[in-house]
Amino acid sequence: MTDKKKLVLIDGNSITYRAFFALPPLSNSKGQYTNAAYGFTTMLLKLLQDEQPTHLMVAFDKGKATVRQQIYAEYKGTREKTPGELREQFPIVREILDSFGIPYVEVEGHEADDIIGTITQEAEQIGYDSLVVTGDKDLLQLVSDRVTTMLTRKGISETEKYTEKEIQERYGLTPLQIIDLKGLMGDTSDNIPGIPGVGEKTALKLLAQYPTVEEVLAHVDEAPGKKLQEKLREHADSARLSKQLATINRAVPLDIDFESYRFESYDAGKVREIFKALEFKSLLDRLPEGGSESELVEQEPAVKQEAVTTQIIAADELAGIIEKLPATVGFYLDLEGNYQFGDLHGLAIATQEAAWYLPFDKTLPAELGALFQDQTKTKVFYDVKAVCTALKKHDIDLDHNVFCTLLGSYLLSPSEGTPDLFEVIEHHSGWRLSPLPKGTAKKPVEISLEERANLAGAVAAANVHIAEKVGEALEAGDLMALYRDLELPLSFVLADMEGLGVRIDTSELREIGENLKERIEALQKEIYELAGSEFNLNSPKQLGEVLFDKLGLPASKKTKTGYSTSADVLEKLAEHSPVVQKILEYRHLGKLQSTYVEGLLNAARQNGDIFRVHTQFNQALTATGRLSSTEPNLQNIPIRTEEGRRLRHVFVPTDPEWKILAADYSQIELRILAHISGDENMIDAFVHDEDIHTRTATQVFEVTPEEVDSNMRRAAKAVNFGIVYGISDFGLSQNLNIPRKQAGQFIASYFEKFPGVKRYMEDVVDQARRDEYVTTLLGRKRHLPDINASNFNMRSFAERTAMNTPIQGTAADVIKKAMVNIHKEMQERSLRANMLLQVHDELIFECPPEEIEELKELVRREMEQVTALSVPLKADLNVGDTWYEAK
DNA sequence: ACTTTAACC
DNA sequence: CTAAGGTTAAAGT
Repeated sequence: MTDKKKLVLIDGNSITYRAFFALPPLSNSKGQYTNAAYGFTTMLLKLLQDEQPTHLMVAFDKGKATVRQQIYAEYKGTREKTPGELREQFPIVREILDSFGIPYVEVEGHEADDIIGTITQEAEQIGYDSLVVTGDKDLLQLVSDRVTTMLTRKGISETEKYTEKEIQERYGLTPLQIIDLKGLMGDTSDNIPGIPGVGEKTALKLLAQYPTVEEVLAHVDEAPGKKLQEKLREHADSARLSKQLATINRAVPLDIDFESYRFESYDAGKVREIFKALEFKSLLDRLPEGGSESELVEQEPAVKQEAVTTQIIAADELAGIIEKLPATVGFYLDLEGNYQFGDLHGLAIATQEAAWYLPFDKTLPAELGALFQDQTKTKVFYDVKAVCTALKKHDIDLDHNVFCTLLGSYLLSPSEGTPDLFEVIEHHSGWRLSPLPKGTAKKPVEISLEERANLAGAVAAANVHIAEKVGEALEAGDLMALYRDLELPLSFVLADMEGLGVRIDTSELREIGENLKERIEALQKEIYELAGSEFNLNSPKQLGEVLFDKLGLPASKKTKTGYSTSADVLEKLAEHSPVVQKILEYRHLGKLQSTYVEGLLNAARQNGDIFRVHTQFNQALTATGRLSSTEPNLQNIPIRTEEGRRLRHVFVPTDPEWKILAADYSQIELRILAHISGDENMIDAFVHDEDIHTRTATQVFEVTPEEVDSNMRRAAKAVNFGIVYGISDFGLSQNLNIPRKQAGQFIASYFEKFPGVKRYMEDVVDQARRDEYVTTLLGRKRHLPDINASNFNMRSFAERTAMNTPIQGTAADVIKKAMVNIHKEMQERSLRANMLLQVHDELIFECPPEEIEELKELVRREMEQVTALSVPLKADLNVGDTWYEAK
């Protein structure tokens, strides 16, 4: 075994600069420029691969180079200001380095060269070999028998290593003479003057004669040519100054800890995550990983929470343990897969110091009821709704004195999506716990009960710990009321809805499926005939080739991978060929068949001869505060076309005598906009309960209500939508299929007529720029760090988000609050009716006929009176035997 | 695993 | 020159 140490030192600024100018201005889908970070990373991966460093560090410039600036105020004076597109990539580079665990060093007032010079000097003394990686020739001066400098050439993809030998061959100089070379010839990029008119050639000639600037200047008379002699005399001081500027300071005050530069392994998961976020797809494969490529191995979770040992218990020991539990108890429900239908393995119960694990034998022991219904204890879960729904299946109710770390964490940063339990734990406690291994149907996990218990116990204990932290963070962010009074109570409402499910008429569904199947097959045949060949109609690639290459139709839009065949493209093509209309119809029916008929049949669960679907509402996912629905998604059941709408016939009440009640808010987002903007014109429209799109049309097109035709109303509707979304003339022009200029005029006249809305849009963006977040009526927050980005795309996106989120998010707040209130009142009145679904602005109930009137009255009142705005809220209610008929 | 398309509000 | 808010699912590559 050799203990040879190899230290690689990267000149962070130089390599990032080089990469930026060498690569085209790549940006990812978020509009972040990433070319420099990408180039830097390519270089880093190459170094890891080729050089196999034992030690690695990166140096960055920090602040003004004070020493050089004092000597020479114009130092780097001609340099253009770093472009924003580059500046914003330095933090990305640092993030990448962090993910690899590679340290970077910066010292106020010093440049990266000086840091590298200082470290290599020290490294030499303790017997390390160093490789300096840079694009800056100045650093050749550091070369010795222990220091090699690698220079980038032509962009960054090619590099060249310089030892003393190569410097001799290339320049005929020793490494230290590089300073003299620069002293004579200067450096335009750093605004180092040197001797005017002396370039590399002359300088080398001079240095061949006399080895240093000082010697050259002492023997000016011997320089070739009168002119040159004159210049040397005239600019002798400049040469000395230039040499001084070019000399790397190898004594930067700096704590050098070579141990911290040691590079053995890195957290591949972390790096992957960052690469994915940055969209460095091609680099994912190039990560050095285990095996022959390198000795790098994925890091094991470093810290386990070893303070907690988990004791495996039986149900009859439970009572004894409950007695000893403190006021706050953490839980982890250990289950496989879906919380509604997956297998339950067991339950971990924990305090901050101790944990118990109760394995289940298929069913939950009834003794648990005592614990879950103990009002005196605060029960901490990661996902209360999941636990509550799972318990419901086993006829155990959960008391409401609970804390949900999932929901709390989500409210703290809703743009991040569903918080990962293990990330939340690490964030708040520093503990890096291992997730419980997930098995698949094919390959169940092999894990001992002891191990399972220990992992689950640690999570439960950690959850107690983080509950406190999350609670504090909610208080600090003014989010506690939103959490306590809205989201947490809603969790129980949603658990009821999920647990109950919605009845599906599967025979009706199958009939619809049969009908669709026939028509799809017929359409397919017709399309193949019209196209003259058979191909996979579901493949956009093959369809594009047939339409645009074979049939020669005019292709308009392109995607990354080829022709776009999306509906808006096809619609414009319909006049060119009858096949296009058929394809549109095929797509439409195919969508209904695969997503809805087959999807719902697959999701339906049978109980006796009744089929039900139990969606899961994700309450901790969207950036705006809306819910989402999965497995199956019941928030996107077709309605727009009659063909699709028919599917709503299959959603029926549990009892055929019962009814479906659908209650939807009328124009809730625009009403909220009217309220928060205070626009008098808009408020007036809603106070008089006018048709808002028609009203908008009269204003924008300056006509009387009678003169508004369907086209004008459609355009006005699109403008209203655009306003809610955070408008741009381009977006509106796309939507209405009109020239951008015209769309711009629509927007301008809209803002003229609704000046309050215009003011709101400006104000909310200003406020967002100050706070870097926006809020809704009930205090929900969404962080917008990009609102001050220099990148146009990122900033614009954040601005539109700033305009939209308070509207969409307040609408979400309002309906959620109505749900909690309605659910409460239904319970108080012991109604048999059930709340079934929420679809963003509508609520669906099933209801026995004798309760219909009472329920309608209750629902309307709670929905419309849930909060007092400066405009009335309006709910439209409809009753029918199926969801379809409740229209 | 990502891309395209399409369903909803 | 950039370029519409929030989602989920299926199918293809």
